[in-house]
Amino acid sequence: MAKNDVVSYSLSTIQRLPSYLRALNDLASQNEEYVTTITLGKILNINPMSIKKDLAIISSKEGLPHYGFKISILISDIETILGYDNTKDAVIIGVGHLGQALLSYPGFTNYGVNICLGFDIDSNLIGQTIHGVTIMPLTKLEDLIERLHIHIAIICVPKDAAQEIANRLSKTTIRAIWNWAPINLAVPDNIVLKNEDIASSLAILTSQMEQSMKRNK
Amino acid sequence: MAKNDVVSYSLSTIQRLPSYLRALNDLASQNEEYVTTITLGKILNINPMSIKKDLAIISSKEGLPHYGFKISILISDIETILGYDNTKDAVIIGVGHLGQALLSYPGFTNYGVNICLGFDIDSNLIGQTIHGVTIMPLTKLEDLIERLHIHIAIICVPKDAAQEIANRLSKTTIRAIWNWAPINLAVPDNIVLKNEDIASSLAILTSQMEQSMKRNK
DNA sequence: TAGATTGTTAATCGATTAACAATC
DNA sequence: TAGATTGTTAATCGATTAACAATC
Repeated sequence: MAKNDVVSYSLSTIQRLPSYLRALNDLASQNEEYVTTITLGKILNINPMSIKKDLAIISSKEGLPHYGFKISILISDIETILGYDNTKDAVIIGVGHLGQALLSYPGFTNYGVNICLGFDIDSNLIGQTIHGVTIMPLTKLEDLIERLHIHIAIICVPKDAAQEIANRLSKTTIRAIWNWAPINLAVPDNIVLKNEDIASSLAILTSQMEQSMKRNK
Repeated sequence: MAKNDVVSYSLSTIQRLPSYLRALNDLASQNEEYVTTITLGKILNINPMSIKKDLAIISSKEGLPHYGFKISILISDIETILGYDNTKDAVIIGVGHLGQALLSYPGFTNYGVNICLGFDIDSNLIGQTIHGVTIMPLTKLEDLIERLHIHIAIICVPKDAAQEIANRLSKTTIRAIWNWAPINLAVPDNIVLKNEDIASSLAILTSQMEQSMKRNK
């Protein structure tokens, strides 16, 4: 696919890109130069056909029959799509265990997001710098978001505080909310909401486990 | 659908059940008795048609035209499916910020999972009890899992330690691994692996945000 | 009763998988 | 060269959405 074409990729494809990127970086660090869809499929436990389809869409250069795709090119293509070269600022609200775990996550920036400020009500946290991010008092939430023109917010506050925070965020420049609190938030239509639903993942895991144990019995 | 029928539900349906459960519990606490698929759809931002389909499959009692479904019945049906009455034990490996965040998650048990032990290498943590869960030294991993016959493991160790832990788990009674480390684990076929891929969620969020901002411009 | 919502069947949509000629 | 893997088109599969008669 020609570079600079304006395309939008399907969500299923986008969802897979980060894991491709990880596998490709691993391979690159082992000094591999080319990779086939079959090899990637084995590493990632994905049907190679899907990978073929994805790479056909995202790769700026065709693969070579018999050899596969050039790893360095794929890496730079994926980084471009994920916004590596167009990092977006974000804030995180609630810097308890979960918030701090996210702050320590390696490579948000590799995926196009830079957490530039944290907010909390805990006076022990306010003013501290955690993993390079300064924690501000929650009272300054709207003011700072507006002044810095932030579009992305990550909610890591306790469940009972989450809706209130979402309401406040809705009145600012925030356009996307990543919600880690176990609650169904209500937000206006112009805001994109992604719930990180722990319970949902868990339900899938246990149900798949039961299926698998039935099969192997 | 008649109770006691042995059915397996699609993963898409199972994925939605926890959010239904949350919404239903909220409604119940507001003393609502019945709910329609349309109302649920509004709360959850899901097309009511999907909910109709899901409820048709999971509800033990038909809905009433004009009134909807009895909330108390739906709650108990979902809890049954998610294993509320058949709780499975799990262990968590790595009790740093992320591990502690998960331990503080309200209502694992509501979704059929009981974290009964934690493991870590940090001697400051070992012996402690966090949110009711005792932290054991990593050296006892295999021994305790085997003796307690645990099937589910949650990996919250740093990325460089994760594969090694997965290897050790693979030789025990563990049958399902929920991996929170940002790495593509390799596990044997008989183990169900669910990666909680933070980068993947993030990629979806930012891409949806950009789509939405393009539309509303 | 009238109207809203159900259950259910059919239509649509999109994603995954299969097939195969082209080619390094 | 022969064989493996690509690009691409077609087939399959499953999930979502639409339609509508039945009914509280």
